[in-house]
Amino acid sequence: MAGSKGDTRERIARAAGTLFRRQGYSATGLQQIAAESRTRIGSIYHFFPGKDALAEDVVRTGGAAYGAMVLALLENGPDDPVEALGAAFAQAADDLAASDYADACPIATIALEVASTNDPLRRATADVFTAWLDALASWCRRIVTDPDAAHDLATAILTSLEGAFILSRALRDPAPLLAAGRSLTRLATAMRTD
Amino acid sequence: MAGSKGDTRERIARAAGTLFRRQGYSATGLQQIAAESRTRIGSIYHFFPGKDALAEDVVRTGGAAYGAMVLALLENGPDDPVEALGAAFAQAADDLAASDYADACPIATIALEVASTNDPLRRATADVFTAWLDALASWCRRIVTDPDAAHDLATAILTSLEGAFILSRALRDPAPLLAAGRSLTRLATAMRTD
DNA sequence: GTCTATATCCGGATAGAC
DNA sequence: GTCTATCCGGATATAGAC
Repeated sequence: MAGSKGDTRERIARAAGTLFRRQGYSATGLQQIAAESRTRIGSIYHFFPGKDALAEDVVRTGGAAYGAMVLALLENGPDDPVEALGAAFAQAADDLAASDYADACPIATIALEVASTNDPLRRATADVFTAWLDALASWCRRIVTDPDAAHDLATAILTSLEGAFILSRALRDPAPLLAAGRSLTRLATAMRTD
Repeated sequence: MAGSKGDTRERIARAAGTLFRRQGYSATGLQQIAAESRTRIGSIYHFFPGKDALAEDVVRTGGAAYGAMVLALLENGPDDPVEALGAAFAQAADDLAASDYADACPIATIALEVASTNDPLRRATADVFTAWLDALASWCRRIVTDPDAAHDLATAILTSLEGAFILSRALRDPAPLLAAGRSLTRLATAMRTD
């Protein structure tokens, strides 16, 4: 009964997530979200108190889903974790190009827009980034056993990915993502403890 | 005669640059830019054909200035270029915290906002990023002689910086910038050709 | 739960007085 | 070169019919 595929609330959240990711938070109007999700503004207000609350929901649930996807990509990749890292960046480059350089990180644009202007939303992005870092750091212990070193490596992975997303989208070129992947495998190899 | 300090056109451009950097492009209204630069909307339209043109000017000239500043920071730092790299990231962390996590990259937020929606502005950000990469790659040849390797290192530096800016702003914590700096000095050391 | 109508406000942009 | 007045569209949000 619940959770049918065409669930209105979910259609709204998914459309909002797509638009926020591609155009940012303030450039996206509720009108556009309603059109994209084939509903009306009234329905959006039926499920969410307002635009900020909708965005917070999108950031938290969409962020969790994206983190899970990336981690699954790493865990289902090559057995050698350093190779898996390079493969994941190559996959990210492919996916980005396939979406015509539109769909990169689901929360990065929002994070930059709200960092100095909307504290509840800023906190939502911070919580998502922190959860990603923790999950990544745990995975990184396959490469380095020391927890602090693993956390540094996780930070390097995430910052490189986020920065490369910016450059690849702006240049419409997968090269920055691929270069970041190469540098990261070099770094991981240098840090490796066997 | 020309170029007096209080030049209206420059006041407008500087105010726009500050606001775009902190809040993004679409969240910033011409009204706000006029207030911040102590002018009127009419004056903005006297100097710029419209908001897009103003933003393109801000991206190109502000981007060039920022790139020059970062390069000067690297060249006036410690003699050892690898040490200079770490020092530059530490400096970036200090500056960001001093601005209450507001003033990071002057074009990153705009770049993400316009990448899929405004091609002239997207090109402006791409041109700035490309110029930064070229200048950085040239500097990197103090560490690695091979041009391709130097370009990869330059890409790693810029993507790490941009990604760390996102995380540090969202978390209101210099730690990501400092961790990125550590990882980058490790990478540069591993790539070093002496 | 869905949709329409509307209130209120602010966006970018233009014309023209001074 | 500066400033005011104004146009028009779209923004978020609310009230209420069905």
